[in-house]
Amino acid sequence: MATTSCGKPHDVYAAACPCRDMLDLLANKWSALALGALEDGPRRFGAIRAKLEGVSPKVLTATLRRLEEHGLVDRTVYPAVPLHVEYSLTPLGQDACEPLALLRRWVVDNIDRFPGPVLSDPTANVGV
Amino acid sequence: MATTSCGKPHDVYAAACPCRDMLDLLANKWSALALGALEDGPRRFGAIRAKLEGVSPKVLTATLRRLEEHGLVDRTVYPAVPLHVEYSLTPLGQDACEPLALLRRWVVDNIDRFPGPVLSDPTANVGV
DNA sequence: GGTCACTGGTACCCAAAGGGAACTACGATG
DNA sequence: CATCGTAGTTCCCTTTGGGTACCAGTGACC
Repeated sequence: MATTSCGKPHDVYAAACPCRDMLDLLANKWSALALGALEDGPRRFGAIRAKLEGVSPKVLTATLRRLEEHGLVDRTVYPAVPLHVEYSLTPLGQDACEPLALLRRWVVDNIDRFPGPVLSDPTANVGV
Repeated sequence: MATTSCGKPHDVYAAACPCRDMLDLLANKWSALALGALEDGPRRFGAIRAKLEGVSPKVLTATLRRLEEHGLVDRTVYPAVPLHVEYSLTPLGQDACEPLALLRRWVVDNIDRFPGPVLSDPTANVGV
């Protein structure tokens, strides 16, 4: 198992292992969110952008392109009237969603355990 | 569940939710690796540095400090002779390791399914 | 026919982070 | 006195992230 292209066991801790690049790709805020946004089926650029509150179009484009390059998402263009571009998960992308979904869930479930003052943005605050 | 400090359900997709910051912290290559390096018990700076091949001391310091600030790791200084600093996981950090370990494992287990040419660094290559 | 909006971006620019090499402080050791 | 090992820090440069503005193509609207 896992002793292919670099001739030795894959290891995310090895600098030269392609794993490192993959981890860098997946262990990324926008990637984790973007892949999650596609879990429920294909979505259009604008819809993803809306879901990922606060993402700039440039960053979203870059993120999606990177995911596409690495075979995690498919980009389908429907040359219809006001142009229609759909992003969807590849099978590989779907599989990658599992650990990422767990990570997102863990964050949501455990956020309250974190030392608060640093994290809680005073503007986005308590219903007091 | 999860409707505390910001008065509404936590959501990593919400720009203002503290979850976003936490995800940004955890969904990061060096954080994921550093936390993993501490899974088996406390380690010293030099040991972590050695495990995380290719990390520069500056980046490692920044990463560990950030994790410490957020209550994921503890930093203990033993003012012994050639100075001795140990990093260890807090209970929260230990819990955070689980989803991150799954992510690291997923990468290692699935790296071969990725479109290769893009990923395989020509320098770090096959035993040909 | 000119203008508007809607979609899915790109171009430009700046700030922040990443990353490498060198240097510091501390005392022990030779 | 010079050197070593530890745990960083400092400087500098390159890369990346991120925001704003703007563009193209088309149909609808006035």
